[in-house]
Amino acid sequence: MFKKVSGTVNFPSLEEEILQFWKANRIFEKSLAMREGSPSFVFYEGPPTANGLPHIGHVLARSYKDVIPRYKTMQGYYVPRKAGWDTHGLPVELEVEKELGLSSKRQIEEYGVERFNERCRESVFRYEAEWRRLTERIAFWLDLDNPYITFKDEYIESVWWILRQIWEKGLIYQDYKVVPYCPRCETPLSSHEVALGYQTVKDPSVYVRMRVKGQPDTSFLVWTTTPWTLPSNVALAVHPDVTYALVQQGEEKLILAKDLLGEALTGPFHILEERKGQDLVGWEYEPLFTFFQPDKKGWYVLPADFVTTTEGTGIVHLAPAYGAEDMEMGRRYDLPFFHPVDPAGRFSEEVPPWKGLFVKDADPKIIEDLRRRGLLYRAETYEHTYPFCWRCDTPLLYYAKSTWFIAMTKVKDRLLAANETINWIPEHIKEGRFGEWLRNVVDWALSRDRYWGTPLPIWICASCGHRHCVGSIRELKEMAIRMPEHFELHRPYVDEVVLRCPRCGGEMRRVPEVIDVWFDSGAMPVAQWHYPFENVEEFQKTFPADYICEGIDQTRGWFYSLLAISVLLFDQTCYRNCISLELVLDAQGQKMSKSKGNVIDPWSILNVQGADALRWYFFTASPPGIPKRLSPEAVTDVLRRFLLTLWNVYVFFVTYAVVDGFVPTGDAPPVAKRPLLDRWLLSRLHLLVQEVTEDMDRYDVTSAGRAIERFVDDLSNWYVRRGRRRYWKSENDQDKLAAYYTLYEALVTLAKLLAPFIPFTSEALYQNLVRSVDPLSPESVHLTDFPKADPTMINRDLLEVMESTRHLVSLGRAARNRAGLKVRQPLQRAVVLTKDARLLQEPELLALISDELNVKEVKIVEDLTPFVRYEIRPRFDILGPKYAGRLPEVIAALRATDPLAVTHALTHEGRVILETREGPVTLFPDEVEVRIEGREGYVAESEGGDVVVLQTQLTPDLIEEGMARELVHQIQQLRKEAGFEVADRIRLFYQGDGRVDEVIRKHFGYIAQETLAVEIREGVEGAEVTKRLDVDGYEVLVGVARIT
RNA sequence: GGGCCCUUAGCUCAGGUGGUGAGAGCGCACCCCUGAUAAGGGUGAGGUCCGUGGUUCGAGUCCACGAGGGCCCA
Repeated sequence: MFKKVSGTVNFPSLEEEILQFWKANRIFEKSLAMREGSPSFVFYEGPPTANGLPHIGHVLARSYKDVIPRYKTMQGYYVPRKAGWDTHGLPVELEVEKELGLSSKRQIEEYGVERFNERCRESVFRYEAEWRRLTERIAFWLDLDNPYITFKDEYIESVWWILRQIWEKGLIYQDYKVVPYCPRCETPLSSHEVALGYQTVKDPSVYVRMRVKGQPDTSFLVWTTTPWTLPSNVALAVHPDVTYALVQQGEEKLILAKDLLGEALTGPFHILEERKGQDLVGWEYEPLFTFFQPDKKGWYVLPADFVTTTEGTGIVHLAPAYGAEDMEMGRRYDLPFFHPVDPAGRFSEEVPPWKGLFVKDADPKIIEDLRRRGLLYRAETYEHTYPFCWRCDTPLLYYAKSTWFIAMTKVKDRLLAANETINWIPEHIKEGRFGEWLRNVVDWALSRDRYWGTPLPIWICASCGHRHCVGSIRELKEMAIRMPEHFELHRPYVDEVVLRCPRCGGEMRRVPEVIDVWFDSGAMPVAQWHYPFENVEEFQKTFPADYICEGIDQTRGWFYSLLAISVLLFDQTCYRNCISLELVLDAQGQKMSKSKGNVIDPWSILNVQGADALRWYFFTASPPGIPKRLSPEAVTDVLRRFLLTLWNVYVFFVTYAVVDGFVPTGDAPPVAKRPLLDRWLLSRLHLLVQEVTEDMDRYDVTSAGRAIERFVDDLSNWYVRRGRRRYWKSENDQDKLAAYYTLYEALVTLAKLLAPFIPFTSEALYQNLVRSVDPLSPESVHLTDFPKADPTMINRDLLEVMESTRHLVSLGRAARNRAGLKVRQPLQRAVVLTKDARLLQEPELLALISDELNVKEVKIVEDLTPFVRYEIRPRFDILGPKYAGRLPEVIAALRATDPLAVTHALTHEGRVILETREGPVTLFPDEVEVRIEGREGYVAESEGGDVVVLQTQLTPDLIEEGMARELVHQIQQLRKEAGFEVADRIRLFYQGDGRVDEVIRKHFGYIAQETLAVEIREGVEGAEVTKRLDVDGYEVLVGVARIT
């Protein structure tokens, strides 16, 4: 027997109970064990860093990460879900620095790298408990007890192995390169890290005079937004094909691109001369500063294609130490090189006036200096986007720096080929954002001049300079001359390992760098198994992944590092399907941020609306690639519209099943023998199962969810509404049994369909609907198989004809509304014209229409002429292709003809011939649409070939019937006001004017039946409650008394 | 400056391959129902489909240009 369920449900507390149930009965573990040996479906968890709190965006990602594995498990796959933690890198070091009050690398080294790294190791699991609490609360099933952890020696050893493979392919190299560099962290950043930190800022925008040598009144006008690079200027670049102008302005002459005269110059000027950039090449100019003595020729004009005339002056200043293009020009033309900035971003003693000053802070002083010396033409501020350190928010500098690289440009084609094999959701990511990124791939700046990270396993011989990349701990030990007592694969311990040079026998020492933390996470397909040192089979079985899912910000992060490493190692992708999620925004569409104060705490929703409501919102509000605007109201809306509707149907079913003692353990009536409404619902249900399966197989979670929403709406607002009386009638007949079984099957199937999406509510339904009556059934809905659609149950005819019926009902209601005739007032007749001839075959549908519209009879006719007038409209979709350019003419002819005649001809002859200037044209019935208006005494509504005409005339009998229904309605209200139970029998009293009395006497039986009155008496003596009622303008005093 | 995405009702979103009174839910107004009831249903009002050109007999849909927003890259 089912447990009675309350209509008022508190989802959060329901969810807490179910969490207890899952935990106590180890349901997650069982869901895995059950599928062991079945085909695998591989999911990779992108590792978060647990030194920060999880936010609402993580809830979105974790919901999406969860729904697919749950679905696949129910489809029969074995889906292990190993958790992972990203534990290295700058974010961690930064937290620790803050705690310890350190602010530079020097201070870290004074504090001690050993102690510092120990603190890092401790800090990375600071919020692990909070991550676990949230992960569990939102029902993200993940094996949190056996995670991969990137700081473990086993993990690092695998990473070393990977690096060794890449090294052997000759793809790791060291070079001076201008790299984005964080002066606070004192380390270069990789391009994908740079991509994480662009901000809009105001920088200086200065126009500087560089005086042409020997012509003190003539200057090149040069524009820059980084004045601090000017002391390092060694050359100028112009585009050889651009036209430059020499202009006179006051006493001086200026040279700049002709196209930029208007923007760059202030005040009046006139052009003296024009020439191509090519002609300026070789011109020399006076250095702005004289801080260093060049060893090579500098300060002259060079040609370069990268010069543009979109902003500035068309003349670019070159400082090889501070720009990638500058560096390349410096190499090509052998320019002097001047790099007077220290690792912390401060001017060195080579620039005495600003020594020790952070370069950006020196900008105003440099501008002032130029102004004083008359070299400044203009200085303003300029708003643009500029990269900042993604963790510490310091503006990055572009620096020439010795760095280790992986030559990604050499495998670009392989990256692109691998990308072709990935199914991206949304699809445009493949060729769009990700494809663009890969097409513009640059070499991976791998090394970091930091402490807490995977050490770069490269040792260099002090004697012969030989370099060796170590690929395992064993190899390290074999080659070691000296090992520290305590040993692990971190600094400072590895730094103390000295190796014997295999070439000359000399001593090899490790390079000081650690590697980019993104390499760690990208290595997880291999390193999570400590492959190839262990678990060879596990690795092979779980490579590549079938499914990964993260935020779109990981396009250049984890999505890239995963693909990069797997292409470098195996020349293929390591993930086949990838859902890339857009951001969660606030209700106004603004990005959530602490500074704006618009951050939504996940718990504020989980504790009020619950996890299922939030999950459902995330799945259905918009597709994964479209940003989600989140607000508590929006989640409440989902709760009411979907979850509560579902819950109400469930409560309805259980309530009556308990009253009737229904248990679904006997023989269900054969579907073919069930009433039409049941067969319709089952068709609808199996079609739904089919749709949801197809959608989920395509990873289209949103469409699947929306399809279920539509079904639940139909279930509640059509099937249950239409079928209510079948459950509460007193006979226990076949019809009632069919009703119970059908609704039961629908609810149980829904519980399973919904299990991946809303694991809690579906579990609650399942436990009561299935487990309570069948002890042999699986212990949890999550241990069941996903429903399979039975195509033989899908009767498309029936689905369509029900649609027609509902459409006719809707038209009839619209007609009633327009005529001002409430549904309680019975009408004699509805006349229906429909193209759907199948309707005639189904008396149950006609009965349904008459019931919904409260009419005595529904008459289906082929000719509406007695009831309506016509208007003819052309069907452009059919006539368009047929007549093309002649269409306007045909339409004119149609409009010029009498509609009734056209209708008549179409109905009786099957066509109508119209006269046009170019001769006769024949139209057929399906080429026009007939619009309709009711004649006197009728009201009509029509749409798409369906017409419903209501006869509006009321007879005295109809009016009395209407009054009887009105009376019943009001008596029911009175029963409720009197506090009676729905099943209480009553004695009914009345006393009124003759009109109502008459109605009561006439409709005695009907009124008694509807109000559960066993007796109706004139006079109110003995009534518990009385009330004066107004029934369509007639007064009556009514009383009720409960019979005990 | 470039790339990708977005712009449809007050709000959140649907609108394969172009077909002519543009849809849903929420909100609003009016009405209905009342044995799922601190629920439910119906009807209606509400839209320059971001703009401008173009292709076409016909454009929310295709093309071009432009505007605004978001993300990303220079």
